[in-house]
Amino acid sequence: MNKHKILLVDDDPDILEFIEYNLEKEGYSVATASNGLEAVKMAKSLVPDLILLDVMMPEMDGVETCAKIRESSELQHVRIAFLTARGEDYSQIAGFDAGGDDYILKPVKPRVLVSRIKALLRRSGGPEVVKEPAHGLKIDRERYEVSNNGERISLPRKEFELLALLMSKVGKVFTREIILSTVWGEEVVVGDRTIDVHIRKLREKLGSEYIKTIKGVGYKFTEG
Amino acid sequence: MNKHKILLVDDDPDILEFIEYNLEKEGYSVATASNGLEAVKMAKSLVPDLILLDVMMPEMDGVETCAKIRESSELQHVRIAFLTARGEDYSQIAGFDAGGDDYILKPVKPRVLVSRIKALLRRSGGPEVVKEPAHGLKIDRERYEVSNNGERISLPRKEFELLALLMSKVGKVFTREIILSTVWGEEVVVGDRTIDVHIRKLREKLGSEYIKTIKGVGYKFTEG
DNA sequence: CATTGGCTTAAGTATATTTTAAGGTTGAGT
DNA sequence: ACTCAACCTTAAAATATACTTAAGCCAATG
Repeated sequence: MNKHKILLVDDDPDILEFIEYNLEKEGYSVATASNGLEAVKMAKSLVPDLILLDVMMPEMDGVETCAKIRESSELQHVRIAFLTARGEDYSQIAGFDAGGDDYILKPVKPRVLVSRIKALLRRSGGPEVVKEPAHGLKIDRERYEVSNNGERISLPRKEFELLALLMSKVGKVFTREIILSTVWGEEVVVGDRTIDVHIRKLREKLGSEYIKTIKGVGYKFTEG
Repeated sequence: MNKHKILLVDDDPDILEFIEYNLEKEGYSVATASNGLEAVKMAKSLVPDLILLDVMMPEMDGVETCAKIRESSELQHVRIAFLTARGEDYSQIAGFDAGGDDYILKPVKPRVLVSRIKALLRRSGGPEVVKEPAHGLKIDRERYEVSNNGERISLPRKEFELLALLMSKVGKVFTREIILSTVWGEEVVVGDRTIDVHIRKLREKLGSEYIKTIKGVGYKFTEG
């Protein structure tokens, strides 16, 4: 298998070393940069498969760097993932359409990081995953919004995550168990009725035709 | 009873041993692999009835392994269940079209594991080779639907499981006993007429030409 | 520190599915 | 053709599952 090249950008040398070590252990070819300018230069010369970009950096932050990188035509389709610390201000990247592909929260567990990276690289390698919006419904993960034929509906977090999951594979039935562990997480224990209530709110806001109940099994997002 | 073959894949030898012990105690024939590559190789040579796949593995993770396994035509219909650790990132597998059939959370209690596995194997209709039937009828477990020449028919759970069983081997006669124990489970006791009623509903929905009664023996799905 | 919005739970209601029951029908073996 | 078990059909009962609503809690917000 061809070695994937990853460019890692962070101003903290400890993090740089920690992540680099873990990625190289997995067989990736890793280059590092400690600031935005350096990152842009290296990106141009290396043309990596994936760039991991810290958001908080002095001088030129991650968002800015990302924008600069995207200016180069040969870097148009490189995957970029932001590293953001928990609790950091999301607003700048959330609303910004910088062409970033993913967000990874720090502190990062090696295994989680690696699996996310694999997913990202898989996406870029394989055939373009076209997320054709079902019906008039379009989902905007960055804004936590859904637009229904132009009309924007802003959803609270849980409702949004639930909808996003169902829409992640239109037609597929998601069991309550799967829904709970993806939207709520393993450690959280909530009653089954909680899901119902959220489904109901979604139907209330989007119209009841989208989400179908498969009794005894789960829910699915219906196709036309 | 034919021994079911289970292939167990995890990079942690302790987990491997723990689960293997519990499954063998239940009378399953267990093979183990500690990484994705090995898993794919063993899957091809063994053609197990069920594969339990850890999601988080170095080099080739569970999702990737699953995709590789599904590439083999003879492994198209093998059941695959993902093992995912508490707190791990679910999102990638949930919506991913890897053909995984179920998700089992670690740490896993032996009882829960065994009962889940029983359910999975029951669904697959035993160790027989599952063939995709011709006709216009196609069964889609992911959607819990049957499509009849493009027309989609959504079935309730018991009806679906019953049809899936009959279609799992076209032409083969399934006795009432077998039907009861696979669709309803060993411990559940229901009257004989229950089967008739479900068969009738299926015929009502699909057309009466598909399911044939073999008096004194059972039912079969006909080969046109 | 009061208010709001979001999340969860509980309880009652509604509905779909599953099972049973009962009488009708069929067909293989005589 | 007769018989009897096996099966079919139908409707209604029983059960399982989901929906709805309201209320309480908590965290974020002003």
